[in-house]
Amino acid sequence: MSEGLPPRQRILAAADDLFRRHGIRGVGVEAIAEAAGTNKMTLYRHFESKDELIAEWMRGIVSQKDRVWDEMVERHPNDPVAQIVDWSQRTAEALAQMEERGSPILNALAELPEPDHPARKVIDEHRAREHDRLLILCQQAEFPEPELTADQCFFLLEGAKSCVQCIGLKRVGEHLMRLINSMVGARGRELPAAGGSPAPKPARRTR
Amino acid sequence: MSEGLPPRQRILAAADDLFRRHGIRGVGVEAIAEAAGTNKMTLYRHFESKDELIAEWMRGIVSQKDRVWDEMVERHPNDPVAQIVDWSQRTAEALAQMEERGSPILNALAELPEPDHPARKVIDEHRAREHDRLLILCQQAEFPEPELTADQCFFLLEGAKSCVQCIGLKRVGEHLMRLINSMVGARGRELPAAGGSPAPKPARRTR
DNA sequence: TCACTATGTTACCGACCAGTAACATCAGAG
DNA sequence: CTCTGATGTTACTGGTCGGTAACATAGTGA
Repeated sequence: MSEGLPPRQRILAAADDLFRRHGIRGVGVEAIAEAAGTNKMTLYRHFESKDELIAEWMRGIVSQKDRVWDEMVERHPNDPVAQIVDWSQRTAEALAQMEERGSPILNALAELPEPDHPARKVIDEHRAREHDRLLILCQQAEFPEPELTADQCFFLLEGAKSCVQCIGLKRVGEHLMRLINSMVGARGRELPAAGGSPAPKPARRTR
Repeated sequence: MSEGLPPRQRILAAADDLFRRHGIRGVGVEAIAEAAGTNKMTLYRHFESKDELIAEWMRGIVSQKDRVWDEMVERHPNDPVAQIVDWSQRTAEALAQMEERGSPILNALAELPEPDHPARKVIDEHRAREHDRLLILCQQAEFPEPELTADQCFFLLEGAKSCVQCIGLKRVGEHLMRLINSMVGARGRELPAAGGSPAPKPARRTR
């Protein structure tokens, strides 16, 4: 799998696999080192503590998601609605990775109650960034209530992530995309009647 | 707080408090017993293991939620839409309890990777039951695509639960209710255009 | 008073785990 | 070849934690 790589990356790959499957607290550093084809000492030569390893793992996951987002932006320039839809599509596809154990980000959040854990900062910033980008897109799309629509997308996405364990993957992905599409008005550019402002404008393509 | 109660209930109350605040793995049985004003031995005389204590704690939470649901049904007989709305309202209010640490159910799910953990069965059954009841209500309300609408409600609710940590409680609760209302058509009895079946019927009051 | 039951107290075991020390090995650069 | 830096190996520490044994205490009902 990751044979030729330097030990640091093998360790991160092994940690990714084990943390996803057994949770953070459920995996010891020894097991990670062994799965990486190395040992505890080299692990500690590359990461100053298990907590730092966790944080670095999270940074990898988060930066990968950010990269996806950037791709979406450059794939649909000046079309915020298409960006939202496409990004949601990617997120829906990513659900497949987490059918058994749920989102590693949400799980990490649950497994790390200490608010000053180094990985917590990574997660919190990432979620804030993601929500901000969504809000900006909703504003660019000139939805009548961008905060509301952004929250709605966010709730749906996060809800799908935490339901993929208990409902089947296929149905979650399908329903999620239909809901996102209808909400964001990809088909007809209408907002679902929300709150009481049923005045959908055609989305103007900004930026 | 729970002074006069028998030790078993004091233990459960202490576990509830500590598990919510510090997570399951983050709290030892000794700490629970001490917080309950007793000791480890009596704890083990009432619960055969920590895992069983966790499961019993979950049973308590789940049965409380089931009770809320039953209340809703008898409060709005023959009006499935009102039941959905009212139940969502209760759920939104329950968000306040979990602003800092999120939903104890979702957290437990993340902290218990072993699929055969006794608490897992409790959680899985509860979520399935909740989704089923929602689906039945959507069918009774004669929404054109009851599965879709039920999933939408479910995603929104679960999403709100997992976002209450990163977005403010007040906004989450408000937006959640506005979305549920608009979706379920409490005001006007229309479904948001979903999927492609824009044929909302007035909900017939069943049962 | 006696006996029974629930609870408190202390001490302990065994397992696991994060992290470190000391030393051996091996590869490449000069 | 030799020096050097990165890696492997082994063994260890200190701490935590789930779970148990053995004994002491207190209340209760007959």
